[in-house]
Amino acid sequence: MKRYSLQTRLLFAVDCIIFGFDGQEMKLLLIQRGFEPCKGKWSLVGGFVQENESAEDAAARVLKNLTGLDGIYMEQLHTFSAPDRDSVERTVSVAFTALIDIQRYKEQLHEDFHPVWFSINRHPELIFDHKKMVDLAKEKLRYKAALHPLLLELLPDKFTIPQLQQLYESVYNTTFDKGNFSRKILSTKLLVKLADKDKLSSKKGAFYYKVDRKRYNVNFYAFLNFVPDTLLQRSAIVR
Amino acid sequence: MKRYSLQTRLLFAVDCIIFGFDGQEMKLLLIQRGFEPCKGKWSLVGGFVQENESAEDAAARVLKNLTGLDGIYMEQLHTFSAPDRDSVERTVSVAFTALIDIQRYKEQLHEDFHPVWFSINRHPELIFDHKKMVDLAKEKLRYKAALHPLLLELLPDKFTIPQLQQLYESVYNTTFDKGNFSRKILSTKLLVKLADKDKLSSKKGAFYYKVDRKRYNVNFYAFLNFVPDTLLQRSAIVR
DNA sequence: GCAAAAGTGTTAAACTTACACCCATGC
DNA sequence: GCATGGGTGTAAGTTTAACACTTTTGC
Repeated sequence: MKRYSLQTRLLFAVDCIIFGFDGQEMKLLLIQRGFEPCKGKWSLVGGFVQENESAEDAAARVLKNLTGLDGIYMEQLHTFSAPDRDSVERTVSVAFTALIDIQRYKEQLHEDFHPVWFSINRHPELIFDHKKMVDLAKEKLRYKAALHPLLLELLPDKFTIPQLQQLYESVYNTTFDKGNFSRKILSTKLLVKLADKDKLSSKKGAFYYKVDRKRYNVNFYAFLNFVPDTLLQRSAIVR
Repeated sequence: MKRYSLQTRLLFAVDCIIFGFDGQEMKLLLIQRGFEPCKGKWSLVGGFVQENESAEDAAARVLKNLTGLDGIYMEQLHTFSAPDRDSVERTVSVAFTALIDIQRYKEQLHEDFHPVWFSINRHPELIFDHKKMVDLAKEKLRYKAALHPLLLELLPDKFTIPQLQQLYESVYNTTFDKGNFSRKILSTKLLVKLADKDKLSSKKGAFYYKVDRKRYNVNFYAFLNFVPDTLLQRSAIVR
């Protein structure tokens, strides 16, 4: 039972699995550690939780430092607590998944940060249990994106349906019928058609769309309405 | 960035949201704290993580102590780390959801444990942020049970389709058409029909079924095949 | 004009839903 | 024999999936 005085106290950290999409494929943001141990090895972006912040606060702070961006999509993934996961000292780490619009991302100057985008399928070896974290994040992304529109977080403010399709195809490593894909996405009513077209990737050009943020927030959990939404309150389900 | 020596070290605990089903409605197992602070107040079952165990180990140990049972369905729910969540000393807690067959459960003797099953909808006030944990666990259970057959974990080895339907109806606080419910469950091929009937709740009697454990493990994530299962590898997705 | 990508139309198949109906049995 | 819950049948409505077809425009 709980007896406070006798208990061990541990280090408590956060690590962020940061996904981006460059228009072609999914990317993962990694840094080269600037200090020992494992200096020079590749690692997730992370840091220790400070005295007056929660793990969520710490992860947001780390992301803000790295990207200069606020309001990034972020959710708790899993907590890793194997006694030997950190070779220096026992450390528990809460892993977070973050989705960012790669075009809005600007690398901030920081002596310790040397972040690089890697393809999600070909990245260097990672320290500690960071590969486990990345693998789990990839699984959860695929799972969740099949049910909810969170991949929209990865696109710029203006995007086309074919670009969105390219993103889905990259996440699921498959192809979709463009007609059916477009109708399915549009049927969610989450997108607003804009007046102008992207003419870079075709002669005809594809209309730009933007996310209807209001509907997005309200309908996030109803997206592919797998269950009559009278049953699952759409407001607040599983972070 | 990470500099180990300067960091605060924190207490690290687990708390278990233990769900059971008594044939009528969903229950939640709570204990009355046997020590200060908040002695006598109701609380989730929990404990501190020891030096040589992970949070998962700790949660399994706590459950084993309480119920005498091994191999209980358990999954990480969320980590709670608000700086002021524990009034005594800053403590980070990993919450776990556990599903147990209430009939297999036997209260173990333990000076500190006074566990009681409460209706999931009418339970006493809880200490710290335990209500938040319970609410989140309920949401996630409803979410996940709509997609995967995990409610089977709550039933005894032998059960009838109407009993399973009662369980689903209790979780979603609704009613289902019995014909459609039975066909949908059976279409998963996760159940094996037994030779004998339960005659307690009807004159005709309802056939007993048991879980086909092999199919259950293989098809857990494919259950209500919301996405063509060629897309979501069914083997390992989201704990 | 033609190639290439965007987008629409169409249809068969599959699945869902509601509800009527039959079944087995204890009283 | 009839009330009760278990279980099957069935048809209308909806959704999905495959793919043919039309549109637009740069070259």
